[in-house]
Amino acid sequence: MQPKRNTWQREAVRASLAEAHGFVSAQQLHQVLRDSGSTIGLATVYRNLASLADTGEADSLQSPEGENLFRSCATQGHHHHLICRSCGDTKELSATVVEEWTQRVGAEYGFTEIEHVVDLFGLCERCRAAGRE
Amino acid sequence: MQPKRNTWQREAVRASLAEAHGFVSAQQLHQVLRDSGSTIGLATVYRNLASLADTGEADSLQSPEGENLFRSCATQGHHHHLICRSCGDTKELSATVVEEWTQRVGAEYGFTEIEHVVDLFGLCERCRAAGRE
DNA sequence: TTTCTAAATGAGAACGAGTATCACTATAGC
DNA sequence: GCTATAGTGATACTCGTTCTCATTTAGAAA
Repeated sequence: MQPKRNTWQREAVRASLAEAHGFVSAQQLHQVLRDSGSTIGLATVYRNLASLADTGEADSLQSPEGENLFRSCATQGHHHHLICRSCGDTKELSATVVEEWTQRVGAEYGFTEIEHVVDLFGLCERCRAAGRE
Repeated sequence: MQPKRNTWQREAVRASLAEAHGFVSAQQLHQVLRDSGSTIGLATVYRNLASLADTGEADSLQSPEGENLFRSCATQGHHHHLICRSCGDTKELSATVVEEWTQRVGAEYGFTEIEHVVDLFGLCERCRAAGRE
């Protein structure tokens, strides 16, 4: 649900999320905020991230480890992600091919109300060059 | 890692997994086994599911709630799933289109070692007919 | 068959992400 | 400024999963 009041905490979460390069977890964001002197609480970070995701201001996805990750959302509408598993840097992808395939396969098996999870994890050029993994 | 010994516990997990119709959680499987009189431990169920997934005998995926789900694997090799969100019934899909797209997009952005998560959730014909959701 | 040893197990403790609770704080409308 | 209540924050809690470690046991060797 949309919040009815603006608080500095909500603004801090929004700002901190915008500064992050890729997807970050609530815990990471909380740590960054605390490290920079904020007294914001963990629960508040969770609450605000959830509501930002709810309004479409932020994207959220599950990491392979099952953690919820958030990102300040650049592109409007449905899209997918290509995420560097080392530095978290993210490209937003539109994927007509995938959408079409999704619908076709769903229909073929008589499934309706298809939702799809399509995310790519890889190693970006910079991280590969730096020998990270 | 592959286990070096065969135990009745491992066999029980394998059998119970094969009997389940769709994806099940470790906890569910443990409950089923205990209910049928087994004294198997929860940790053992987790261990064996993980190793079955490791050897390719079982498929695993994350539910939208972040739980790890497992399924006795019918098809060899890489494939995706179309899962009924009501009854858990699952179709295995091969998706050359998606694999190609994955590689192309990865290369385009200079990403390497691309892993992809592609799973479809929908409502199967039977469940739709039954008015479930 | 008996013996031996490390792999595997099981009970429960520990862990970590996320949620709920609830007294307190501070925003926004008056 | 005053007030009602949305929002906050410390912390307790839930729940899935992993770890620990004493005990059991598969399977090789004698």
